[in-house]
Amino acid sequence: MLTERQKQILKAIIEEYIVHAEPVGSRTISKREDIGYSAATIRNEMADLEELGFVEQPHTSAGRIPSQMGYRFYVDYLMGPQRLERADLFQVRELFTSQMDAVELTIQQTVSILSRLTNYTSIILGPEAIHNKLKHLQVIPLNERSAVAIVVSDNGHVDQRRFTVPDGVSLSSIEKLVNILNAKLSGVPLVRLKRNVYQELFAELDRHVEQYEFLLGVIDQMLAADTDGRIFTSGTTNILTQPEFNDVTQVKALMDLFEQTDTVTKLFATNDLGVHVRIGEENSIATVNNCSIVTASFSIDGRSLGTVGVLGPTRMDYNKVVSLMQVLTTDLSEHLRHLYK
Amino acid sequence: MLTERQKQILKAIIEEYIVHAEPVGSRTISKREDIGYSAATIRNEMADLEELGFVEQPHTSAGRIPSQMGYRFYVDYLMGPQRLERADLFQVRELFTSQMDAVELTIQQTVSILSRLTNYTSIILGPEAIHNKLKHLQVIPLNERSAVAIVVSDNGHVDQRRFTVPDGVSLSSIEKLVNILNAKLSGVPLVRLKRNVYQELFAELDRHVEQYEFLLGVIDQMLAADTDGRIFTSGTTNILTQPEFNDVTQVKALMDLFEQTDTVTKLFATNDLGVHVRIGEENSIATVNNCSIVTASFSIDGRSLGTVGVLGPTRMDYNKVVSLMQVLTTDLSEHLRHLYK
DNA sequence: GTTAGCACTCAGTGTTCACGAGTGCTAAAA
DNA sequence: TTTTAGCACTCGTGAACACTGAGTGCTAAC
Repeated sequence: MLTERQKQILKAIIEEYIVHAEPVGSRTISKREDIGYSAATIRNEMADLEELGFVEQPHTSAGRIPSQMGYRFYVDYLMGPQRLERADLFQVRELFTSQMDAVELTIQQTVSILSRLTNYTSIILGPEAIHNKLKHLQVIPLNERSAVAIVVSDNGHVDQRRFTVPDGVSLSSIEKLVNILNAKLSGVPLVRLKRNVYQELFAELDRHVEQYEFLLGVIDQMLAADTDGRIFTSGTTNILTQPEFNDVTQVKALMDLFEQTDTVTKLFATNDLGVHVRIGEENSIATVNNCSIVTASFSIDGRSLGTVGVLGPTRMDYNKVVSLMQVLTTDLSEHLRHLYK
Repeated sequence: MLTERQKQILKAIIEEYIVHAEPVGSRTISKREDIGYSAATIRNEMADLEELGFVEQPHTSAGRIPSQMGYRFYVDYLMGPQRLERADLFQVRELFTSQMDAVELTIQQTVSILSRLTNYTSIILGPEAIHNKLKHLQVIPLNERSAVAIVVSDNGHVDQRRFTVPDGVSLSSIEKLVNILNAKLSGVPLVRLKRNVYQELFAELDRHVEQYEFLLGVIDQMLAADTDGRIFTSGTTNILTQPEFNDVTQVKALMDLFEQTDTVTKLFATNDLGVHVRIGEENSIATVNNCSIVTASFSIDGRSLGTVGVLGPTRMDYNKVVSLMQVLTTDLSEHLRHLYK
């Protein structure tokens, strides 16, 4: 186990490195107000910390930089009491006291304020529309051959999809079908829509099977497209200001990663409540092995609705990010609870 | 005026530079099959071309690179007969023969194939939903306090917006209002919606002014948000592969530019039919002074619907891009004509 | 009018060198 | 026994310098 002094020094090294992004020397540490030891003493302790694997030396005669293990220890045990700057907290509170009707808008604003306050790239997954309940289903004909299907869910989310009416199916019969479905399926969770459509239709309309198959396909595609479009990002270019991303090829890899929705989902998804920090190689994807990802899910009544995430260099201001995320997910959950009513 | 040989040499210089991105020397040119002169001759002609301003020398003992004026001359007079690679043409044709119902999907696929085939960043503005006509207006109540307004236009585009019902306004009265509007305003272009709402309401419902003001606000916001969301991009990171963008700060400036919708609109908007090329400083915005932008609008019956654009380095494969754009806008216009019917 | 030859220029590369930040170790001080 | 001062050593950084080679401009010959 580390001695108190070692912890103190490790904490100082990490905090210096987070700010300046350069190897930290013994003199720098000894000059800090909270450290009362000479450079030589620090050097001895640093050598020990290196042997234990908490810090690394890029080359002989350079200062130390925290290792992945060092960051992990810092996040788990050393990080001070998490407190937000008054100004930051004010901005968050202001955001959520303002009137935001639409769920999408709320999310977009949240992710935007998160990236602005952290200067890292931020992302929100969800909330998953699939948990919503059907409020209204409607088909609006555009001409003889095509129409638009619209699904409104109880939280006000609207999905829509244009489709071409297949030969042999009249628009009026589709409308009749939709009316029946509306009457029967209002309040059904979207995820169960498919199964319930089956049940209702077999009971009531078994002679129109071909039409129902077709409409089902349209609805399916609509809901499938919806899970894709549920990623909100902001400040993607913020990582470019970090000195560790001077290399254009690395930047490109990262940017491209953000365009692959499935990878992003895999990278950020969590279901646990509370804030999670994944440092460097703890991330499964090689492109972000020199990045850290902080995630936290937001929820209503203990049920996770989606995930808020921040991506930055391993040298991330963990304290700030973690405390910001705590406040933000709490407030966001609360705000959404009002919207969902 | 340039002699035939000078034109031939200028063309060769530009085509070499487009491929290799490095100053072109006299020897390189003289070794080309289509040039039958020695390096010394080329050198003399190059000196003349430089004096005339068509090429530049980064430093005394380097080869020549085309100047902005050189590119302009190339685009206007030298670029050979535009012909697409068979494989590229095939991909475009295949895209448009496939069934694509939704306008949005068509546009997204088009912009995506454009960036894939050119390896530059591509963008599509429009089509402007504001020209569409109202097909159906609907308000779906979610609970006592909030509802979703949905506007469906004749091309199948759906706008939607959630709103909170103000105190003193009952949902049922809103519904009544919407029914009247639907009956009266179907087929009215969205851009005229506001004015016509006034007329209809004053004629029929002048006692419910406060409700109408409110709903009008919702519709207005909806249509306003719509003009923002009409930018489709693809391959934003493609510029990162170009050697002239090794500088991270430049990349960031460009990326950030793409997130400002109004700037992007200003940069790419054209109403003229036909392909336009803006080279380097011909672009109004300083960030893209070392880029070229090729735009072309797509249209139905001579009326411009929107703009397709490609952004790349001034050293762009103009021939390929221009010919691709010609084919693409023609096919896109045709396809949209079918969709709008 | 065209080309071969030659002197000249200059970015890029590699080498050397001095500098300084930082270390590890030893011995003295507390 | 713990802490600190001192000193030799390491190694990255940046400046100075020479060398190389691609490319030019000019002149004279074809």
